[in-house]
Amino acid sequence: MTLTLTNTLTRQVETFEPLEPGKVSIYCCGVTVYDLCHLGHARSYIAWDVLRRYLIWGGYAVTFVQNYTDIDDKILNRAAAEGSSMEAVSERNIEAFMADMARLNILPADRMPRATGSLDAIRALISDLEAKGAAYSADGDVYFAVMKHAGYGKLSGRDLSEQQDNAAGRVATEEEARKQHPFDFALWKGAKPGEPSWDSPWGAGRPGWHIECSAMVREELGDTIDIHLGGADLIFPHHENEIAQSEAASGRQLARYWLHNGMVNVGGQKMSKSLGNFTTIRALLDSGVSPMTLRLFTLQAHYRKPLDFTAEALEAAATGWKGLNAALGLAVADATSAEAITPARIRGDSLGLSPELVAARARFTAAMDDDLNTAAALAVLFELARPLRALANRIERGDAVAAAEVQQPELAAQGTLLAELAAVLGLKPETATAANHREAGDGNLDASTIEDQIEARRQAKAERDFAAADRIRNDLAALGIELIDKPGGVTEWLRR
RNA sequence: GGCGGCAUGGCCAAGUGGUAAGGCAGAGGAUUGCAAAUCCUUUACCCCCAGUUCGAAUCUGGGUGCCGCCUCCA
Repeated sequence: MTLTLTNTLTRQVETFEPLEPGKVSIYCCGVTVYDLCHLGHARSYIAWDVLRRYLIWGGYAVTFVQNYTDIDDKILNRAAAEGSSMEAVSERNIEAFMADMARLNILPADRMPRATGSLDAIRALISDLEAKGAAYSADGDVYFAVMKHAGYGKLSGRDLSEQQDNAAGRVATEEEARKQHPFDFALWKGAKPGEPSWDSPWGAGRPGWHIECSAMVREELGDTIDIHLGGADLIFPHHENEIAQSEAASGRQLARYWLHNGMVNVGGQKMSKSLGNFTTIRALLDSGVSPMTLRLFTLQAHYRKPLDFTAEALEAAATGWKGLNAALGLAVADATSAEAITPARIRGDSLGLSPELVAARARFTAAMDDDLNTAAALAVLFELARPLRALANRIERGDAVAAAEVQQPELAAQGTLLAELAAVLGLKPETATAANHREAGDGNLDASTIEDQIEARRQAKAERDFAAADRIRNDLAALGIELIDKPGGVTEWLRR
């Protein structure tokens, strides 16, 4: 495993080497918990979950920290709108976040600090910046002075001398007037009436947005971390400011590798709250789209590229997943391999794989090593799955020969490898069957009526009165009930 | 205006100098009383123009179209 990654900082693909051999420290920008997460968040966190799983699979000890921004104007607005408190809104959305992530099989971060729990670290960092002359206070606010920090703009490619006038015209607020430079940003905001506030050397107030990440990284992981993650929309100003704060304080590089994921688009436009074109993870999954379908959908594109969300593309992913899932279901009699991702599994030499399977695994790692080319990696899974899937279908049809074939060491090994690689991508088998649909539907026919119809059709078929049999099926279909004949004269049904 | 990115078959999407992965859809075949499901086979010269090269989707220059960031945002 020689992982290469596109580093936003250098705009180049670089070979990944951790600061400390065998260990990787990662900080991932989390969500502002004022609302439910949408597909853009899903895409981002799925991508980083795969990075993390791949590193673990490669034998690294990964420490993954992700924050919750639980102090923010939008949370306050939401609280005001619904007559509750900032805490209540945050708490509710943090729970929702965890539930959504769990459904998508995204591993929980090792530590998830909250802004409200990091005030000491935040105040300490601001004090350091002040002592170094990188910050100044104005009317109860404290700002970071971008002109004092050489290298400001290095992540986003901005040049302060050329950017002067642009930001100015936009919002001529009183806050702008307090700043020495338009790009200066608040480290600490003086308290406003009726808002939550915390004591500080600069008076009561609350932290600015960017400072929490710098403080949390320093507290949880130290001055320099290996990888910093986030959406491409965070490059400027958020990550640029994070770098400025952290590096001004420590004099050391904040993160060696900066990775950014592309946006999810709808009709060619970025999915976002402000445009109102978003679909929440929850709404999508509750509508019957399986979590693994969503996962497959996002992994079929490279993480840095924009991903267009359309019903057609999602449908294609759903069909694709169905096939993969069938093969996976067969493969994981040894269920542990698909549920957990373990570094031991990479030592495939001990698995006694055939040359073909060794080659397949090599193609998978080559793809993943190439800046996490999950689309190419998935192609390997589909190829491994094909024969297993065929076998799964024959077994379902009651083919005794197939049932014996699956015991062959060669096929068993292929199944194990498939399950192992699927786990690296966080794809785990789902057991949804027609039976599940029975529970789900709230149709206009009750189950016993349907069963009666099926029995009537069975008799019609036995009498070779196919016209009558087809009429029954068509009538049921019109009511949203689909019949599927299985081997052995069994007919299953499900609601559409 | 500044910074960055993208343009590959009907759709999604890999491939970044050596003759186009994979998924979906479509077509043909097998199977099925029919249907569904399933299996097999099959479908592209890569936005345009001009260059570099023995050879380019892949490099260079120009053009066209689209997107992101510059304001909260994964």
